[in-house]
Amino acid sequence: MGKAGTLRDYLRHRGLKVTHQREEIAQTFLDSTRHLSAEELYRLIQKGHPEMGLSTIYRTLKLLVEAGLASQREFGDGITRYEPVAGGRHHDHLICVNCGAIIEFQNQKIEELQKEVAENNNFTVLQHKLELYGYCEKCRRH
Amino acid sequence: MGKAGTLRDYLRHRGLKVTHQREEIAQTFLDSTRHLSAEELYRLIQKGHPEMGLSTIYRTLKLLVEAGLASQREFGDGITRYEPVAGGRHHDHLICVNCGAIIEFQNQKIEELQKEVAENNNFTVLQHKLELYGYCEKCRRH
DNA sequence: CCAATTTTGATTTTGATTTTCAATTTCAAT
DNA sequence: ATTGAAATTGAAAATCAAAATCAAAATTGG
Repeated sequence: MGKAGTLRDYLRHRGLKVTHQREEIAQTFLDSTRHLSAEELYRLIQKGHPEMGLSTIYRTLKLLVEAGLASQREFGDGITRYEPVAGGRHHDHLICVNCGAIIEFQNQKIEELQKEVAENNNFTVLQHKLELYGYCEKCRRH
Repeated sequence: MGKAGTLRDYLRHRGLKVTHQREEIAQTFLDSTRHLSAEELYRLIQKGHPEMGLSTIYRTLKLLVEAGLASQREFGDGITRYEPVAGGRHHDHLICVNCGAIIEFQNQKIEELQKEVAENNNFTVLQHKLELYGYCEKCRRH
């Protein structure tokens, strides 16, 4: 509930309307496993709400990003994926170029060094993406 | 010459043909300033070669990536950009979400920590991307 | 409940990238 | 140099995710 509530807050704050669709999309998205494309979320939601339009998914995902509840990613296959911003818990990705596996990791020291770099450049960081591409444990056999 | 020569080597190695177009595209691309989109490179090349087709630009950029001479980037505006891989000199990016400015930086410590992370996950890194999004010096006035 | 405003969803459109295909070019073997 | 098989080119058409349209429906403050 906490999360869906946050979207509600954002909508009210901006004078936008709280609709069933937005609530349902936020709910499903925030409770989901990570890295969903608009299309994937659409299919997921259609199980319970066959009348839901794909446009609304796109629109609501954009709202979730604006509200800071989702982050948008492009992993290079031409499809934009979204991932819930889990209560500030940031993480980065190892991406297997062979099997497509996505492994998450977290490293505090790297985060700190990033802040340092930003400061040295008089840059205010809002968000960052760190992605390591290569072969995962299974695919290491060239 | 050195760089265009390398594409030639790659083509021969793969049994592909060395064409005027490929030579010209590689030349112009590798000598260019950074972060070119296919369209931008197209316009650039058309000045001297009005007959060059856009498809060929796309195809050759793909070859350059395969040959390890270009790296492909998506900064979130829906346009794929390519950048010459300058003799192994790696760098990352600060991207201003307001004015679109792209500032390059380099940090050896971060690189090392990335290697560490990869090792801990039994992951072989081929390539990585680190992008910090936010406000540049000029755009810091919210 | 009402009216003003926003949102929805079906559909169309956009725009970057890819594919198709006939004509041309490359290149290894003559 | 010439040949011919195989690859490449450019123009046009196809793709496909994402954005825009717009009439009908839903939301919300009064």
